Amino acid sequence: MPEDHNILDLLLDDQEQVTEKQKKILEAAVEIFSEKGYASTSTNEIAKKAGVAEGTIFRHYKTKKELLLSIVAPTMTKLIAPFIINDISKVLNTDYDRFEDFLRAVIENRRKFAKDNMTMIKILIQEIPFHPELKEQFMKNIGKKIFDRFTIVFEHYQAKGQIKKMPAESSLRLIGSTVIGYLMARYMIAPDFDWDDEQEINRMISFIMNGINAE
Amino acid sequence: MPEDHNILDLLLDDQEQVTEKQKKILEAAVEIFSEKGYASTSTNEIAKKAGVAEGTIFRHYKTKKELLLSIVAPTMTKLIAPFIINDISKVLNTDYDRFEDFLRAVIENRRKFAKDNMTMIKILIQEIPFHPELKEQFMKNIGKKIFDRFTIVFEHYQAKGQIKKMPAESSLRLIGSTVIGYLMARYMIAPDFDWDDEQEINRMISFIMNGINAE
Amino acid sequence: MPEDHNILDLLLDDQEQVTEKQKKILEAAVEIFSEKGYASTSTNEIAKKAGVAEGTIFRHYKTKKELLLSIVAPTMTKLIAPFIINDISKVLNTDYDRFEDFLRAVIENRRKFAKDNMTMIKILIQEIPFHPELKEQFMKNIGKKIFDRFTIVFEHYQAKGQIKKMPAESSLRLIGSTVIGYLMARYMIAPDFDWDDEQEINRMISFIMNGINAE
Amino acid sequence: MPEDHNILDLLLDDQEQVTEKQKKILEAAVEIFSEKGYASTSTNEIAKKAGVAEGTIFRHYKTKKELLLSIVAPTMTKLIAPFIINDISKVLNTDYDRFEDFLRAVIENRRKFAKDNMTMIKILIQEIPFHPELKEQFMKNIGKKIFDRFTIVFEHYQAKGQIKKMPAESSLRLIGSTVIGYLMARYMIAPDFDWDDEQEINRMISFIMNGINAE
DNA sequence: CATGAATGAGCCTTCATTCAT
DNA sequence: GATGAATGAAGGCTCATTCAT
Repeated sequence: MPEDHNILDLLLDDQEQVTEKQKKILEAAVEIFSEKGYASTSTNEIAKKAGVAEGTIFRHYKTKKELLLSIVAPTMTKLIAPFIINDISKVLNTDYDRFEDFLRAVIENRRKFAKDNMTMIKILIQEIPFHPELKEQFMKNIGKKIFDRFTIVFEHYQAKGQIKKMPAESSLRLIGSTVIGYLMARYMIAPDFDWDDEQEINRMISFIMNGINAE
Repeated sequence: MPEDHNILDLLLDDQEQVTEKQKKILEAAVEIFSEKGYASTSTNEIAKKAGVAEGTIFRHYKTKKELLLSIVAPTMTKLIAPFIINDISKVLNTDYDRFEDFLRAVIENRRKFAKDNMTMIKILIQEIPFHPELKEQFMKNIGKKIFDRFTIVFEHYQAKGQIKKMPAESSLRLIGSTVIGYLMARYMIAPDFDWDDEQEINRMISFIMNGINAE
Repeated sequence: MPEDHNILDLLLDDQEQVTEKQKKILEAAVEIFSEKGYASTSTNEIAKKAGVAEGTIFRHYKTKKELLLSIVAPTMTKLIAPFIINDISKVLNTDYDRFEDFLRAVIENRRKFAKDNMTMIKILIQEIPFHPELKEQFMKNIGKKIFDRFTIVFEHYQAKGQIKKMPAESSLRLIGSTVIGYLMARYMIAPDFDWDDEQEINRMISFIMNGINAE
Repeated sequence: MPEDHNILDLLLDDQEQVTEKQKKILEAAVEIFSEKGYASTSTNEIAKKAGVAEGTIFRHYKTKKELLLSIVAPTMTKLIAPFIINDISKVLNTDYDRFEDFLRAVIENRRKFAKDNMTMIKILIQEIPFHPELKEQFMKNIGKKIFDRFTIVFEHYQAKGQIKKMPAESSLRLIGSTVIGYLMARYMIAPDFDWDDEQEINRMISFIMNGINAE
């Protein structure tokens, strides 16, 4: 499973030509969007923080919205990156004997991602409801893909007798809620609280494992 | 535990004098705010949808923001209403022998609330991050109150030997995530999906009860 | 020569029916107009200060401008009241042997008027340039009348050999400037300065008398 | 004593960068402010008269008020420019043997200034009462400075035995009123009247000289 | 006669976007 | 490629005036 740190860096590698200025623009945009929201951020403000002329923004991004999308779309992709490894069942056979091990690996992996990219995830969460294209892309690409992969994994471990029968929708939702709830509390709502991550994650995994194996 | 339906109605009862026009303004604002977000909604648009002159909005609410707050503040209050019954331990002794029964009652109660007030809850969630006063009020009034009540309840049932020891923070987060995750999936993300609520709730309660009683 | 104190009172006597409310409105309007200027004063503000409903203002005065005129027009009239006594030459023969006595009487009379009505005079001065009707009325009624009367008076004392020959325009302007300059300094620009009125007036009269009698 | 013609030109020279558009805006603003008053002038109107977009005004002046101040503040400075020559007593010794000569020079100088800048002076006079910062700046900078210089001058000629003893406040007020009265009549109240400036100024100087030397 | 809710035109200001330099 | 002056539509808000009660 690949290590990905701050998306902004990856994001800049993806595109062929990235001026120093363009990088400054993206950094400024990410920071202000996350702080005040897309609609309440002016391009003038971004330009100032980035140290470029307002016109320069529009040389790189046709519209303000395109700037937003250039941030949000890659974030969405990276968000599910670990779930779209092609031959996931092989991974499972090879690396993780038990569902619990798999779960722990995924949680740790996404925790790192969340930690490194919280500002961009915030923007993603805030803006999805207001941009139908984003919503649709999210539902179709992200939601569906995760669901499909998860189903394979889930059935894999059910076949192994490690998990009781339950519809994938429900189990995914229950597990997803628990993990996402933790990550949001940890990195969005109360990042300054004194967290004992190891213990919390153990507790969470135990909660999930027992929860889905209720008799 | 009180029945509360659509807040908008209660909201209108709270204030002594509520013109027909004012009601129209509130309804229109709630709908458009929830659809496009506060910052992207123009007062002109609200006025048109409400069928009043733009000036009329400002006769009732000094600023656009005051209009937002007049919607969001009561929503916050009603959101936690069931948790601020004064003598909650009595309620527990009298009404709910088992933690599971209590949990089921709370879930059902908040599910009704969520169902009736999803538009306003959406606005609340969207706007809290961008309005420090709201954030603070939420943290202090809502967060703290719920946590305190929950701790009493939790220790009540722990004393009865029904629940294993676990810090209230963690258990509240785990239970909260699960329930909120369900309500958001149910009424925000996929309200049109064909839900079997009874089964999902049973599954969720079983998930939680087993989860927190892991040995 | 008649004694007239605060115009507002006279103003109210002139009109047949003056409600208590109407008086309140006028008082409020005078105060705020003088403080912030006509254009920057809102009828809402006047209504609040007067303790009446905004509609009440428009019951008594068709428009905001009519309210202004109802204040300014009488002020203009009273301002020149002492100069339109019909048989002024009789007055002169009877009451004032010397031009200096006449001058002193006029100064003292207008000083009292200025003292009692400075707020309204301020409004008059401020608004005249922006309302052609006022300007015209001022020029025609006030300016002309004063000039005519002054000419009679001036020639009266010239005939008596008390004053040297000089065009009435010039002498009126020189005397008028001196007196008005004093009254404005005294009651508008530096009313809080510690004035010795008697001495200043003596000095001014001496200045004028010597000035116009230059050889 | 320096020659200064229309302030607007000087005003534009003062600032390094003055777009053609900015000049148009200033010209338009000066004209309309003077005609209708600051409060009754809309930025839209200024923009139209200047032939620019309304937004352009706010690119150069953050607010409408800043536009006003950018006109009024320099006017105030230029208004007293001739009085703040550093070594004024030298000027007196060198250039003007008699007070009368000095007086005549000042009058002529300020007459030219008034003639060239009457619109801006009008605005200054109209707006000072309603903007406390202006009032204060006027009192402190302008009023005080003129008074101080005048006192020096006055005492200079008193020492020479050309003028009788009189408090500087009074004499300045008497002389100032006379001169200002003339300039206002000449250029504000009745500019279209057929003035014989030479004669009027002679008359005025004779009026003042005799007035202050009353025995 | 008095009220004050309602109006809608108009105000100052902001903002994404364009384009000549 | 980068700039920033210029644009003009749109935004939030104010205000004189009307009118049903």
